[in-house]
Amino acid sequence: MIDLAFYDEHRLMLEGLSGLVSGTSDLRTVLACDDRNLLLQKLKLIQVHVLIMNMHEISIRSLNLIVQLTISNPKVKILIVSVIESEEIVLKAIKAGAKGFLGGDSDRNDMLEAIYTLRNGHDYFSKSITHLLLNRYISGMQTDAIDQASGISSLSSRQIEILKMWSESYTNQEIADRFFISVRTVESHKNHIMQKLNLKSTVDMVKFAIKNNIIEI
Amino acid sequence: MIDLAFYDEHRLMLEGLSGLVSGTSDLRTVLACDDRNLLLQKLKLIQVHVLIMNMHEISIRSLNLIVQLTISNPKVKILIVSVIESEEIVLKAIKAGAKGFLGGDSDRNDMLEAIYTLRNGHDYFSKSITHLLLNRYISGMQTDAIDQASGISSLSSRQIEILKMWSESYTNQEIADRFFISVRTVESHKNHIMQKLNLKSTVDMVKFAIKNNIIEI
DNA sequence: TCTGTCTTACGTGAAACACGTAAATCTGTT
DNA sequence: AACAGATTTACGTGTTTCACGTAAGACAGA
Repeated sequence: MIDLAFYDEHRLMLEGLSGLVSGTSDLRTVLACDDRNLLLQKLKLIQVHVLIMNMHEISIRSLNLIVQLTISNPKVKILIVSVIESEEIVLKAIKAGAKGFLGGDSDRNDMLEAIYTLRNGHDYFSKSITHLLLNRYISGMQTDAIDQASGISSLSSRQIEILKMWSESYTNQEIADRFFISVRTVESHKNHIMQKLNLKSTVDMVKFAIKNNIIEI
Repeated sequence: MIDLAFYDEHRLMLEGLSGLVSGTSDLRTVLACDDRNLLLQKLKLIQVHVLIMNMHEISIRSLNLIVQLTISNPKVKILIVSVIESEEIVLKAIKAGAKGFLGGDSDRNDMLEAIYTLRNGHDYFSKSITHLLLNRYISGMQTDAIDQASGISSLSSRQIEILKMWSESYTNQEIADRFFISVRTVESHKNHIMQKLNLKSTVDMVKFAIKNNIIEI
Protein backbone atom coordinates (compact mmCIF):
# COMPACT_ATOMS: atom_id res chain seq x y z
CA MET A 1 0.00 0.00 0.00
CA ILE A 2 1.37 3.37 -1.02
CA ASP A 3 0.25 6.44 0.88
CA LEU A 4 -0.23 9.55 -1.21
CA ALA A 5 -0.54 13.24 -0.51
CA PHE A 6 -1.81 15.74 -3.04
CA TYR A 7 -1.08 19.42 -3.09
CA ASP A 8 -2.59 21.98 -5.39
CA GLU A 9 -3.41 25.57 -4.66
CA HIS A 10 -6.40 25.17 -6.88
CA ARG A 11 -9.05 23.21 -5.04
CA LEU A 12 -10.81 22.12 -8.19
CA MET A 13 -7.62 20.66 -9.59
CA LEU A 14 -6.76 19.16 -6.24
CA GLU A 15 -10.03 17.28 -6.18
CA GLY A 16 -9.61 16.24 -9.78
CA LEU A 17 -6.05 15.07 -9.35
CA SER A 18 -6.68 13.06 -6.23
CA GLY A 19 -9.78 11.58 -7.83
CA LEU A 20 -7.59 9.94 -10.43
CA VAL A 21 -6.19 7.38 -8.02
CA SER A 22 -9.54 6.20 -6.77
CA GLY A 23 -10.18 2.78 -8.17
CA THR A 24 -6.70 1.50 -7.46
CA SER A 25 -6.23 -1.11 -4.78
CA ASP A 26 -2.73 -0.30 -3.61
CA LEU A 27 -2.80 3.49 -3.66
CA ARG A 28 -4.35 5.41 -0.82
CA THR A 29 -4.83 9.16 -0.59
CA VAL A 30 -4.10 10.15 2.96
CA LEU A 31 -3.90 13.89 2.40
CA ALA A 32 -5.27 16.39 -0.11
CA CYS A 33 -4.40 19.93 0.64
CA ASP A 34 -4.67 23.36 -0.95
CA ASP A 35 -2.83 25.25 1.73
CA ARG A 36 0.90 25.39 1.92
CA ASN A 37 1.23 25.71 5.65
CA LEU A 38 -1.36 23.09 6.36
CA LEU A 39 0.58 20.75 4.10
CA LEU A 40 3.85 21.25 5.95
CA GLN A 41 2.05 20.81 9.22
CA LYS A 42 0.15 17.67 8.31
CA LEU A 43 3.18 15.97 6.80
CA LYS A 44 4.78 15.96 10.21
CA LEU A 45 1.97 13.82 11.54
CA ILE A 46 1.03 11.59 8.64
CA GLN A 47 3.15 9.00 6.90
CA VAL A 48 3.31 9.72 3.19
CA HIS A 49 5.31 7.93 0.54
CA VAL A 50 4.68 10.11 -2.48
CA LEU A 51 3.58 13.71 -2.64
CA ILE A 52 1.99 14.80 -5.90
CA MET A 53 2.31 18.52 -6.27
CA ASN A 54 0.84 20.63 -9.02
CA MET A 55 3.02 23.54 -9.97
CA HIS A 56 1.13 26.29 -11.71
CA GLU A 57 3.72 28.98 -11.81
CA ILE A 58 7.42 29.50 -12.11
CA SER A 59 8.04 31.19 -8.82
CA ILE A 60 10.46 31.25 -5.97
CA ARG A 61 7.47 30.46 -3.78
CA SER A 62 6.84 27.16 -5.49
CA LEU A 63 10.48 26.15 -5.54
CA ASN A 64 10.79 27.18 -1.98
CA LEU A 65 7.96 24.91 -0.98
CA ILE A 66 9.73 21.98 -2.61
CA VAL A 67 12.90 22.80 -0.72
CA GLN A 68 11.03 23.13 2.53
CA LEU A 69 9.33 19.82 1.96
CA THR A 70 12.61 18.17 1.07
CA ILE A 71 14.19 19.46 4.20
CA SER A 72 11.39 18.63 6.59
CA ASN A 73 10.43 15.35 4.94
CA PRO A 74 13.46 13.83 3.23
CA LYS A 75 11.77 10.46 2.84
CA VAL A 76 8.74 11.76 0.99
CA LYS A 77 9.18 11.50 -2.77
CA ILE A 78 7.96 14.60 -4.54
CA LEU A 79 6.26 14.26 -7.90
CA ILE A 80 5.74 17.51 -9.74
CA VAL A 81 2.86 17.92 -12.14
CA SER A 82 3.03 20.92 -14.40
CA VAL A 83 2.20 22.14 -17.86
CA ILE A 84 5.18 24.41 -17.58
CA GLU A 85 8.00 22.72 -19.38
CA SER A 86 10.80 25.19 -19.46
CA GLU A 87 14.25 23.79 -18.88
CA GLU A 88 14.69 26.29 -16.14
CA ILE A 89 11.74 25.23 -14.07
CA VAL A 90 12.32 21.52 -14.50
CA LEU A 91 15.98 21.71 -13.56
CA LYS A 92 15.28 23.96 -10.62
CA ALA A 93 12.54 21.69 -9.38
CA ILE A 94 14.87 18.73 -9.57
CA LYS A 95 17.60 20.67 -7.86
CA ALA A 96 15.13 21.66 -5.17
CA GLY A 97 14.49 18.01 -4.44
CA ALA A 98 11.71 16.80 -6.74
CA LYS A 99 12.12 13.19 -7.80
CA GLY A 100 9.66 13.14 -10.66
CA PHE A 101 8.12 15.45 -13.18
CA LEU A 102 4.97 14.95 -15.25
CA GLY A 103 4.59 17.26 -18.20
CA GLY A 104 1.53 18.15 -20.23
CA ASP A 105 1.69 14.98 -22.26
CA SER A 106 1.11 12.75 -19.26
CA ASP A 107 -2.12 10.95 -18.50
CA ARG A 108 -3.50 8.98 -15.61
CA ASN A 109 -1.48 5.87 -16.42
CA ASP A 110 1.71 7.88 -16.51
CA MET A 111 0.93 9.28 -13.12
CA LEU A 112 0.35 5.85 -11.65
CA GLU A 113 3.56 4.60 -13.23
CA ALA A 114 5.42 7.60 -11.82
CA ILE A 115 4.06 6.93 -8.35
CA TYR A 116 5.21 3.31 -8.39
CA THR A 117 8.59 4.29 -9.81
CA LEU A 118 9.16 6.92 -7.16
CA ARG A 119 8.08 4.55 -4.44
CA ASN A 120 10.74 2.15 -5.63
CA GLY A 121 13.37 4.78 -5.18
CA HIS A 122 13.87 5.80 -8.76
CA ASP A 123 13.30 9.03 -10.58
CA TYR A 124 10.53 9.47 -13.12
CA PHE A 125 10.24 11.99 -15.91
CA SER A 126 7.62 12.05 -18.61
CA LYS A 127 8.70 11.80 -22.22
CA SER A 128 8.59 15.50 -22.94
CA ILE A 129 10.72 16.22 -19.90
CA THR A 130 13.22 13.55 -20.76
CA HIS A 131 13.61 15.08 -24.18
CA LEU A 132 14.11 18.43 -22.60
CA LEU A 133 16.81 17.13 -20.31
CA LEU A 134 18.51 15.18 -23.05
CA ASN A 135 18.64 18.17 -25.31
CA ARG A 136 20.53 20.06 -22.70
CA TYR A 137 22.90 17.42 -21.49
CA ILE A 138 23.35 15.55 -24.75
CA SER A 139 23.17 11.79 -24.49
CA GLY A 140 24.52 9.36 -21.98
CA MET A 141 23.78 11.43 -18.95
CA GLN A 142 21.33 9.84 -16.59
CA THR A 143 18.81 11.58 -14.45
CA ASP A 144 20.45 10.38 -11.29
CA ALA A 145 23.51 12.29 -12.31
CA ILE A 146 21.52 15.47 -12.44
CA ASP A 147 20.62 15.07 -8.80
CA GLN A 148 24.27 14.88 -8.01
CA ALA A 149 25.09 18.03 -9.91
CA SER A 150 26.08 19.65 -6.64
CA GLY A 151 22.49 20.27 -5.69
CA ILE A 152 20.78 20.22 -2.38
CA SER A 153 19.68 16.62 -2.82
CA SER A 154 23.23 15.36 -2.60
CA LEU A 155 23.22 16.44 1.01
CA SER A 156 21.85 14.32 3.80
CA SER A 157 19.00 15.70 5.86
CA ARG A 158 21.30 16.23 8.80
CA GLN A 159 23.71 18.16 6.66
CA ILE A 160 20.90 20.33 5.35
CA GLU A 161 19.74 21.04 8.89
CA ILE A 162 23.20 22.15 9.88
CA LEU A 163 23.69 24.22 6.76
CA LYS A 164 20.34 25.88 7.24
CA MET A 165 20.94 26.84 10.85
CA TRP A 166 24.45 28.04 10.22
CA SER A 167 23.29 30.12 7.28
CA GLU A 168 20.75 31.69 9.56
CA SER A 169 23.64 33.08 11.57
CA TYR A 170 23.64 30.59 14.39
CA THR A 171 27.07 29.81 15.83
CA ASN A 172 28.52 26.32 15.91
CA GLN A 173 27.91 26.23 19.65
CA GLU A 174 24.25 27.14 19.25
CA ILE A 175 23.79 24.50 16.60
CA ALA A 176 25.54 21.92 18.77
CA ASP A 177 23.25 22.75 21.69
CA ARG A 178 20.15 22.59 19.54
CA PHE A 179 20.95 19.12 18.25
CA PHE A 180 22.65 17.83 21.39
CA ILE A 181 25.89 17.09 19.60
CA SER A 182 29.47 18.28 20.00
CA VAL A 183 30.76 21.49 18.44
CA ARG A 184 33.37 19.33 16.75
CA THR A 185 30.61 17.33 15.10
CA VAL A 186 29.05 20.49 13.76
CA GLU A 187 32.43 21.39 12.32
CA SER A 188 32.69 17.94 10.79
CA HIS A 189 29.30 18.32 9.15
CA LYS A 190 30.30 21.65 7.72
CA ASN A 191 33.54 20.18 6.43
CA HIS A 192 31.66 17.35 4.78
CA ILE A 193 29.18 19.76 3.24
CA MET A 194 31.95 21.86 1.77
CA GLN A 195 33.70 18.77 0.44
CA LYS A 196 30.53 17.49 -1.21
CA LEU A 197 29.61 20.79 -2.78
CA ASN A 198 33.19 21.63 -3.60
CA LEU A 199 33.05 24.99 -1.85
CA LYS A 200 36.21 26.77 -0.80
CA SER A 201 34.88 28.95 1.96
CA THR A 202 32.03 29.43 4.34
CA VAL A 203 31.07 32.53 2.44
CA ASP A 204 30.37 30.27 -0.51
CA MET A 205 28.28 28.12 1.78
CA VAL A 206 26.00 31.05 2.57
CA LYS A 207 25.66 31.80 -1.11
CA PHE A 208 24.84 28.20 -1.83
CA ALA A 209 22.15 28.25 0.83
CA ILE A 210 20.62 31.33 -0.71
CA LYS A 211 20.86 30.07 -4.26
CA ASN A 212 19.13 26.88 -3.29
CA ASN A 213 16.37 28.49 -1.29
CA ILE A 214 17.53 26.90 1.92
CA ILE A 215 17.32 30.29 3.58
CA GLU A 216 15.61 33.59 2.87
CA ILE A 217 17.42 36.86 2.69
CA MET B 1 -29.62 16.93 -18.88
CA ILE B 2 -26.69 19.26 -19.48
CA ASP B 3 -24.04 18.25 -21.99
CA LEU B 4 -20.49 19.21 -21.04
CA ALA B 5 -17.21 19.50 -22.87
CA PHE B 6 -13.86 19.74 -21.12
CA TYR B 7 -10.72 21.22 -22.53
CA ASP B 8 -7.30 21.19 -20.93
CA GLU B 9 -3.94 20.99 -22.60
CA HIS B 10 -2.78 18.90 -19.71
CA ARG B 11 -4.24 15.42 -20.05
CA LEU B 12 -3.83 14.64 -16.39
CA MET B 13 -5.82 17.69 -15.43
CA LEU B 14 -8.34 17.01 -18.14
CA GLU B 15 -9.04 13.59 -16.75
CA GLY B 16 -9.18 14.96 -13.24
CA LEU B 17 -11.48 17.80 -14.13
CA SER B 18 -13.92 15.74 -16.08
CA GLY B 19 -13.88 13.11 -13.38
CA LEU B 20 -15.41 15.63 -11.00
CA VAL B 21 -18.81 15.54 -12.66
CA SER B 22 -19.17 11.80 -12.56
CA GLY B 23 -21.74 10.93 -9.96
CA THR B 24 -24.16 13.62 -11.01
CA SER B 25 -27.39 12.58 -12.65
CA ASP B 26 -28.08 15.57 -14.85
CA LEU B 27 -24.59 16.35 -16.10
CA ARG B 28 -23.08 14.41 -18.94
CA THR B 29 -19.56 14.68 -20.32
CA VAL B 30 -19.80 14.37 -24.06
CA LEU B 31 -16.30 15.55 -24.87
CA ALA B 32 -12.94 15.69 -23.13
CA CYS B 33 -10.17 17.04 -25.23
CA ASP B 34 -6.55 18.08 -24.91
CA ASP B 35 -6.10 19.29 -28.43
CA ARG B 36 -7.25 22.66 -29.59
CA ASN B 37 -7.98 21.77 -33.19
CA LEU B 38 -9.76 18.59 -32.27
CA LEU B 39 -11.92 20.62 -29.91
CA LEU B 40 -12.98 23.10 -32.59
CA GLN B 41 -13.68 20.25 -34.96
CA LYS B 42 -15.73 18.14 -32.57
CA LEU B 43 -17.81 21.04 -31.38
CA LYS B 44 -19.25 21.36 -34.85
CA LEU B 45 -20.65 17.86 -34.61
CA ILE B 46 -21.63 17.49 -31.00
CA GLN B 47 -24.19 19.44 -29.07
CA VAL B 48 -22.62 21.00 -25.97
CA HIS B 49 -24.19 23.33 -23.44
CA VAL B 50 -21.20 24.25 -21.32
CA LEU B 51 -17.53 24.09 -22.13
CA ILE B 52 -15.19 23.98 -19.16
CA MET B 53 -11.80 25.21 -20.16
CA ASN B 54 -8.67 25.24 -18.02
CA MET B 55 -6.45 28.18 -18.67
CA HIS B 56 -2.89 27.65 -17.57
CA GLU B 57 -1.21 30.62 -19.04
CA ILE B 58 -1.81 34.22 -19.85
CA SER B 59 -1.34 34.02 -23.57
CA ILE B 60 -2.79 35.32 -26.76
CA ARG B 61 -3.17 31.70 -27.79
CA SER B 62 -5.56 30.97 -24.97
CA LEU B 63 -7.59 34.12 -25.46
CA ASN B 64 -7.67 33.47 -29.13
CA LEU B 65 -9.15 30.06 -28.58
CA ILE B 66 -11.94 31.58 -26.52
CA VAL B 67 -12.70 34.03 -29.29
CA GLN B 68 -12.71 31.30 -31.92
CA LEU B 69 -15.02 29.16 -29.84
CA THR B 70 -17.37 32.05 -29.18
CA ILE B 71 -17.60 32.83 -32.87
CA SER B 72 -18.06 29.31 -34.13
CA ASN B 73 -20.28 28.16 -31.26
CA PRO B 74 -22.23 31.12 -29.89
CA LYS B 75 -24.60 28.92 -27.94
CA VAL B 76 -21.88 27.15 -25.98
CA LYS B 77 -21.29 28.79 -22.63
CA ILE B 78 -17.61 28.94 -21.78
CA LEU B 79 -16.51 28.46 -18.21
CA ILE B 80 -12.88 29.32 -17.51
CA VAL B 81 -10.99 27.56 -14.77
CA SER B 82 -7.69 29.10 -13.78
CA VAL B 83 -5.42 29.76 -10.88
CA ILE B 84 -4.31 32.87 -12.64
CA GLU B 85 -6.25 35.68 -11.10
CA SER B 86 -4.82 38.81 -12.56
CA GLU B 87 -7.29 41.50 -13.47
CA GLU B 88 -5.87 41.52 -16.92
CA ILE B 89 -6.54 37.90 -17.71
CA VAL B 90 -9.99 37.83 -16.16
CA LEU B 91 -11.16 40.91 -17.99
CA LYS B 92 -9.67 39.77 -21.27
CA ALA B 93 -11.26 36.34 -20.94
CA ILE B 94 -14.66 37.91 -20.32
CA LYS B 95 -14.16 40.24 -23.22
CA ALA B 96 -13.20 37.29 -25.39
CA GLY B 97 -16.50 35.63 -24.61
CA ALA B 98 -16.17 33.63 -21.41
CA LYS B 99 -19.32 33.54 -19.32
CA GLY B 100 -17.86 32.25 -16.10
CA PHE B 101 -14.60 32.22 -14.24
CA LEU B 102 -13.53 29.89 -11.44
CA GLY B 103 -10.52 31.01 -9.43
CA GLY B 104 -8.21 29.08 -7.18
CA ASP B 105 -10.61 29.16 -4.26
CA SER B 106 -13.27 27.18 -6.09
CA ASP B 107 -14.12 23.57 -5.39
CA ARG B 108 -16.23 20.90 -7.03
CA ASN B 109 -19.49 22.35 -5.73
CA ASP B 110 -18.63 25.75 -7.10
CA MET B 111 -18.01 24.21 -10.47
CA LEU B 112 -21.33 22.43 -10.46
CA GLU B 113 -23.06 25.63 -9.38
CA ALA B 114 -21.29 27.51 -12.14
CA ILE B 115 -22.39 24.98 -14.72
CA TYR B 116 -26.04 25.26 -13.72
CA THR B 117 -25.84 29.04 -13.59
CA LEU B 118 -24.32 29.26 -17.03
CA ARG B 119 -26.87 26.82 -18.43
CA ASN B 120 -29.58 29.15 -17.15
CA GLY B 121 -28.12 32.00 -19.10
CA HIS B 122 -26.38 33.85 -16.32
CA ASP B 123 -22.75 34.64 -15.65
CA TYR B 124 -20.83 33.09 -12.81
CA PHE B 125 -17.70 34.32 -11.08
CA SER B 126 -16.12 32.81 -8.03
CA LYS B 127 -15.68 34.91 -4.90
CA SER B 128 -12.04 35.73 -5.49
CA ILE B 129 -12.82 36.93 -8.98
CA THR B 130 -15.71 39.06 -7.80
CA HIS B 131 -13.43 40.66 -5.25
CA LEU B 132 -10.89 41.29 -7.92
CA LEU B 133 -13.38 43.03 -10.11
CA LEU B 134 -14.68 45.10 -7.20
CA ASN B 135 -11.25 46.13 -6.05
CA ARG B 136 -10.70 47.58 -9.44
CA TYR B 137 -13.19 50.32 -8.70
CA ILE B 138 -12.33 50.76 -5.06
CA SER B 139 -8.62 51.34 -4.82
CA GLY B 140 -6.11 52.54 -7.30
CA MET B 141 -3.45 49.94 -7.05
CA GLN B 142 -0.23 50.86 -5.34
CA THR B 143 3.02 49.00 -5.51
CA ASP B 144 5.45 50.41 -3.06
CA ALA B 145 8.63 48.64 -3.92
CA ILE B 146 10.65 51.72 -3.22
CA ASP B 147 12.08 51.77 0.25
CA GLN B 148 15.06 50.34 2.07
CA ALA B 149 17.21 53.32 2.95
CA SER B 150 19.63 50.46 3.71
CA GLY B 151 22.81 51.42 5.45
CA ILE B 152 24.99 50.97 2.41
CA SER B 153 25.31 54.71 2.04
CA SER B 154 26.56 54.91 5.59
CA LEU B 155 29.61 52.89 4.60
CA SER B 156 32.76 54.54 3.37
CA SER B 157 34.18 53.56 0.00
CA ARG B 158 37.02 51.70 1.67
CA GLN B 159 34.59 49.75 3.77
CA ILE B 160 32.57 48.84 0.73
CA GLU B 161 35.72 47.67 -1.07
CA ILE B 162 36.60 45.42 1.84
CA LEU B 163 33.07 44.14 2.20
CA LYS B 164 32.89 43.39 -1.51
CA MET B 165 36.13 41.47 -1.65
CA TRP B 166 35.40 39.54 1.49
CA SER B 167 31.92 38.65 0.22
CA GLU B 168 33.56 37.35 -2.92
CA SER B 169 35.27 34.76 -0.77
CA TYR B 170 38.67 36.36 -0.47
CA THR B 171 40.48 35.79 2.82
CA ASN B 172 41.56 38.60 5.08
CA GLN B 173 45.16 37.98 4.04
CA GLU B 174 44.33 38.25 0.34
CA ILE B 175 42.47 41.49 0.94
CA ALA B 176 45.34 42.86 2.99
CA ASP B 177 47.81 42.05 0.22
CA ARG B 178 45.61 43.60 -2.43
CA PHE B 179 45.34 46.91 -0.59
CA PHE B 180 48.82 46.86 0.97
CA ILE B 181 47.46 47.02 4.48
CA SER B 182 47.74 44.80 7.52
CA VAL B 183 45.45 41.85 8.13
CA ARG B 184 44.55 43.52 11.40
CA THR B 185 43.35 46.54 9.49
CA VAL B 186 41.10 44.39 7.37
CA GLU B 187 39.69 42.95 10.56
CA SER B 188 39.19 46.45 11.89
CA HIS B 189 37.29 47.45 8.79
CA LYS B 190 35.06 44.44 9.08
CA ASN B 191 34.44 45.22 12.72
CA HIS B 192 33.51 48.77 11.88
CA ILE B 193 31.21 47.62 9.10
CA MET B 194 29.41 45.27 11.42
CA GLN B 195 29.07 47.97 14.04
CA LYS B 196 27.63 50.44 11.58
CA LEU B 197 25.19 48.04 10.06
CA ASN B 198 24.39 46.45 13.37
CA LEU B 199 25.14 42.96 12.12
CA LYS B 200 25.84 40.17 14.53
CA SER B 201 27.83 37.83 12.34
CA THR B 202 29.81 37.61 9.15
CA VAL B 203 27.08 35.46 7.71
CA ASP B 204 24.81 38.48 8.00
CA MET B 205 27.47 40.50 6.23
CA VAL B 206 27.30 38.21 3.20
CA LYS B 207 23.54 38.53 3.15
CA PHE B 208 23.80 42.30 3.39
CA ALA B 209 26.21 42.35 0.46
CA ILE B 210 23.81 40.30 -1.62
CA LYS B 211 20.76 42.30 -0.64
CA ASN B 212 22.49 45.52 -1.58
CA ASN B 213 23.85 44.28 -4.86
CA ILE B 214 27.42 44.66 -3.71
CA ILE B 215 28.04 41.17 -5.05
CA GLU B 216 26.29 38.82 -7.45
CA ILE B 217 25.37 35.25 -6.64
C1' DT C 1 28.39 -10.27 4.07
C1' DC C 2 30.53 -6.52 2.31
C1' DT C 3 30.67 -1.83 0.93
C1' DG C 4 29.52 2.79 1.18
C1' DT C 5 27.49 6.64 3.43
C1' DC C 6 26.02 8.97 7.66
C1' DT C 7 26.71 10.61 12.06
C1' DT C 8 29.39 11.12 15.58
C1' DA C 9 33.94 12.99 17.47
C1' DC C 10 38.84 14.34 18.34
C1' DG C 11 43.82 16.56 17.40
C1' DT C 12 46.44 20.32 15.73
C1' DG C 13 47.93 24.46 13.81
C1' DA C 14 46.24 28.42 11.22
C1' DA C 15 42.85 31.85 10.43
C1' DA C 16 39.09 34.63 11.73
C1' DC C 17 36.25 36.97 15.24
C1' DA C 18 34.96 40.06 19.30
C1' DC C 19 35.96 43.93 21.75
C1' DG C 20 38.78 47.52 23.25
C1' DT C 21 42.24 51.01 22.41
C1' DA C 22 44.52 54.43 19.70
C1' DA C 23 47.28 57.35 16.50
C1' DA C 24 47.51 59.74 12.00
C1' DT C 25 44.69 61.63 8.38
C1' DC C 26 40.93 63.68 6.17
C1' DT C 27 36.79 66.71 6.01
C1' DG C 28 33.59 70.06 6.86
C1' DT C 29 32.34 73.92 9.97
C1' DT C 30 32.75 77.82 12.83
C1' DA D 1 43.20 78.60 11.67
C1' DA D 2 41.03 75.69 15.00
C1' DC D 3 37.94 72.22 16.25
C1' DA D 4 34.77 68.11 15.91
C1' DG D 5 33.86 64.03 13.80
C1' DA D 6 34.58 60.38 10.77
C1' DT D 7 38.19 57.50 8.27
C1' DT D 8 42.02 54.63 7.85
C1' DT D 9 45.40 52.54 9.86
C1' DA D 10 46.96 49.10 13.50
C1' DC D 11 47.68 46.26 17.79
C1' DG D 12 46.46 43.24 22.20
C1' DT D 13 44.07 39.37 24.04
C1' DG D 14 41.13 35.80 24.43
C1' DT D 15 37.59 32.98 21.96
C1' DT D 16 35.78 30.75 17.98
C1' DT D 17 36.02 28.86 13.58
C1' DC D 18 38.59 26.68 9.72
C1' DA D 19 41.32 23.13 7.31
C1' DC D 20 42.74 18.67 7.08
C1' DG D 21 43.34 14.24 8.81
C1' DT D 22 41.71 10.31 11.37
C1' DA D 23 38.26 7.17 13.03
C1' DA D 24 34.58 4.34 15.20
C1' DG D 25 29.76 2.76 15.40
C1' DA D 26 25.23 2.68 12.89
C1' DC D 27 22.68 1.65 9.05
C1' DA D 28 21.21 0.62 4.32
C1' DG D 29 21.78 -1.35 -0.18
C1' DA D 30 24.09 -4.71 -3.45
